[in-house]
Amino acid sequence: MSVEVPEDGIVSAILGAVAEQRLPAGTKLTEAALAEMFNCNRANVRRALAALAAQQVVDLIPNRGAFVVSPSPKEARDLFQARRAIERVIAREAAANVTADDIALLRRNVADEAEAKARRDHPTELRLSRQFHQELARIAGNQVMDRILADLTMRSTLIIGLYGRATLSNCAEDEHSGIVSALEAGQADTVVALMDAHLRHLESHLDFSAPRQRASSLQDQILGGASLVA
Amino acid sequence: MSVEVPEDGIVSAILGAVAEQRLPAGTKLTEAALAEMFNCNRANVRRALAALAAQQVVDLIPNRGAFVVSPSPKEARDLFQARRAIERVIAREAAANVTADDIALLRRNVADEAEAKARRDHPTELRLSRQFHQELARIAGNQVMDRILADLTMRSTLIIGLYGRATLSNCAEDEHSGIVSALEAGQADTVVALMDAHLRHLESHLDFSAPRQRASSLQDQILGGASLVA
DNA sequence: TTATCAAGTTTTGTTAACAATTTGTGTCAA
DNA sequence: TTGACACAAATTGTTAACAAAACTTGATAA
Repeated sequence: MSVEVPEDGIVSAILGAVAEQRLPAGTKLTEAALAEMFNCNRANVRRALAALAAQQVVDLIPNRGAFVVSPSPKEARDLFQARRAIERVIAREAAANVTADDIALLRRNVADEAEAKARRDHPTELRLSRQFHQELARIAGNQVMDRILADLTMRSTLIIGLYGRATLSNCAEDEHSGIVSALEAGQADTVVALMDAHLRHLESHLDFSAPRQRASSLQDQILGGASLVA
Repeated sequence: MSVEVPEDGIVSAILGAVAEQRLPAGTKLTEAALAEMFNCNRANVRRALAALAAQQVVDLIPNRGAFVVSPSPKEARDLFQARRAIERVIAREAAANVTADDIALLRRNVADEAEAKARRDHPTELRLSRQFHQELARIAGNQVMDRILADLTMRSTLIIGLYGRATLSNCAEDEHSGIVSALEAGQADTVVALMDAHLRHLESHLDFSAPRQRASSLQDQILGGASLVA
C-alpha cells in the first residue's frame, strides 16, 4: 500500500491522543508547541495538520490555527448513521470470514476492556473499545471500509467526549461480548442485528443539551506520559 | 462547518482534474510544477499534497514525490462494496427527503449527462455522472456520508480510468434515470434496489486483466484548458 | 465597573536559500 | 549491445529569517 511519510509520527501521535480522549474537542494545536514536542520544524507540523484537517480531525482556521474538531449534534447523528451503514456490512463480512484465532483475539480484547474498566483506566478502555470495532473491520477484510471506520471511530470518540453522559460506562463490553458469541456461532444475521443495536445504544446515550469541556497541558495530552510511538 | 484554507484551491483543482480523468492514475505531481501553475510557493503545494494523501488520492513516497494513486483490483472491489454500503442508505434517505425541486434538478443532471455523452464530451459526462451520486447524498442530508461518498466516487473515477473497458459507455444515464423515476414515485425500496444494481453494474464492467495508462502535460491535465476555479 | 484603545507579545503565513536524494546522461569496457 | 560507473541535472527535504495577522495586557476615560 502507500508508503508512510516521515511526519506521520506527528499525525499518529495526535490521533492516538484523540483516541484516548486526552485531546478534547476544541483544543488548540499550536505549531511551535508541536514542533518542539516532536523535535521537528514547523513545516512538518503544518503538513501534519493539513493531513489531519483532510481527515476532519482538526479544523484549520486561517490566521488562527488548528483546533481539534467539535462535532455538532447533527454531525454526531449523521456520523452514527454512517457507522451503522458501514459496520452492518463489516459485521456480515466478518461473520463470513472469522477464524478461531480471530475469536480468541476478540475475546482477549473484550476481557482487556473489562479489566481496564474495572481499573477505571478510561483511556485504555476507550482505546480497546475502538480497537474492537477495528478488529472486526480487519476480519471483514475490506481495507476501504476499514479506513473509513477508523476515521469514523476517531470522531466518535470526540463525540462521546463532548456529549457522553456523566455515567461514563459505555456498557459496551457486554454487547461486544455478545457480538463475539454470535460470530463464533456463525449467526451472521444476529451479528448484524447486534452491531446495529450496539451502535444505536451508543448513540442513545449521548446528551446534546450541554457539551462538556476540559483542558490540560498539550504535552500531557499528546504524549500521555507514555512513549509517543506507542 | 470547517473554514477553507488558502491552498484548497490547489486541492480542489487537482481533485477536479481527477474527477474528469484528466489526471490518470500514476501521474507524478512535481512540486515545482504545481507551485508555478498556481503561483504559490512550494510550502503550500506540500501542504496540499499532504491533504490529498490523507484523502488517499495521491501516494506520497519519501524522496520520490507525489503520485496519483493507482488502486489495485482488490481495492477496487473493496471500494465498490463500501459504496454499496453507503449509497444504499443514501438512496433510502434520499427517497424519504426528496422534493419536487430535487427531482427537477436530477432530471436536468441526467439530461445534461446524456447530452455530454452524445457530444462525446467524456470529461463532462464523468463529472455529471459523479455529480448525480453526490446530489443524492445532498438530498439524503447526511453530510458525513456525503463526504465519504465524495472520497469514494473520486477514487471510483480513477478505477474506471484504470480498469474501465474500452467500450467506455458507462451506460449509466439510463440507470440514473430509473432511479429518479423511482424517487419521484416515492418507492424507497425500489430506489435502493436500483442503486445497488447500478453499482454492481458499474463494477461488473471493470476489466482487471490489463490496466490502461495515459499521459499528457500536467498543465493541460490539471487546468484542463478551463479556469482553475471552475 | 465597563469599554476602548494602543502598545507589546505571540502565533501564523511566506519566502528564499541550502542540503540531501534521486534521476538522467554519457562514457567506457566487456 | 549491454552493463557499470561517474558526473550533472532535477527534485525533494530542511532550515532560518522575515512579514502579517491575531491575541494579550494594561492604561485611560466614561
